Amino acid sequence: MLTFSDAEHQLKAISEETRLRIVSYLTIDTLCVCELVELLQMSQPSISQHLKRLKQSEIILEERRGKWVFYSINKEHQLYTLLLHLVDMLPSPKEDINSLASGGKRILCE
Amino acid sequence: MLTFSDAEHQLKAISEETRLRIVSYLTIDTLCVCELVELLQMSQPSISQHLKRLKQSEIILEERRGKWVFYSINKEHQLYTLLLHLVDMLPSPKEDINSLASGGKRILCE
DNA sequence: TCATTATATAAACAATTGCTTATATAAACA
DNA sequence: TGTTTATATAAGCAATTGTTTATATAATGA
Repeated sequence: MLTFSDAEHQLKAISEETRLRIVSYLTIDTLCVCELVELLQMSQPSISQHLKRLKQSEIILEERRGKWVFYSINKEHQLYTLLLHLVDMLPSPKEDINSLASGGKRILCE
Repeated sequence: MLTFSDAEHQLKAISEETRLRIVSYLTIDTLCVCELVELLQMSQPSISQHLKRLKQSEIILEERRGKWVFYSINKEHQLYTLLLHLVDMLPSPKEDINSLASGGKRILCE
């Protein structure tokens, strides 16, 4: 169960094109900030601010690994299933992530 | 299929507490503006502007009957199923509508 | 036709948003 | 320790949002 106010804040967190794209990417794989900057072709501060918003709503999770900070979808989030249905209605982000890999820009730090 | 931009605009239309309440009410029944004013205890211009926004997003439909303008959920809307799932997570609006009826404030113009 | 009721629209305003530029912090490495 | 790389944060600013008050429009009925 959600209050109307909670629902408003959660929905606002995803009601923005860049944040929708981020959520869409993260349903495919965990990504770090610099990968998202590359994918979205936007400034790093702008991306970081969107990530902060999504993190505060607990829609995504943060994890530092060395120099990098990785973000992933929070599968425990109350709206996770709804989010998946929504992402299904959007253009697939898979090609973008694949071309990131073929461009040699994936970060692999294990 | 939706573009990211479309998704942004559709989501923004419902990412507001008053509009979420309106949508929630309209999943139960068709209502006119004055009924929504009574239910939501907000000014008529404010309600009308929220209704306009929802109508422009085609989430709700408008129909004039005499003096009154009635609004209903658009079951053909691309996000209708998603909306129903969302509304299911919110407090039930049924009691509110019932007390409107018992308060003698339902508009019945057929 | 005039008054009333229901609704829409417009103008004004404070609050929020999302960007930019500049700077701070944090980890890695020479 | 100093430098580089990755990321976060802060300040400034234009655009959008949601309210209020005031006014316009639309239908009804005396």
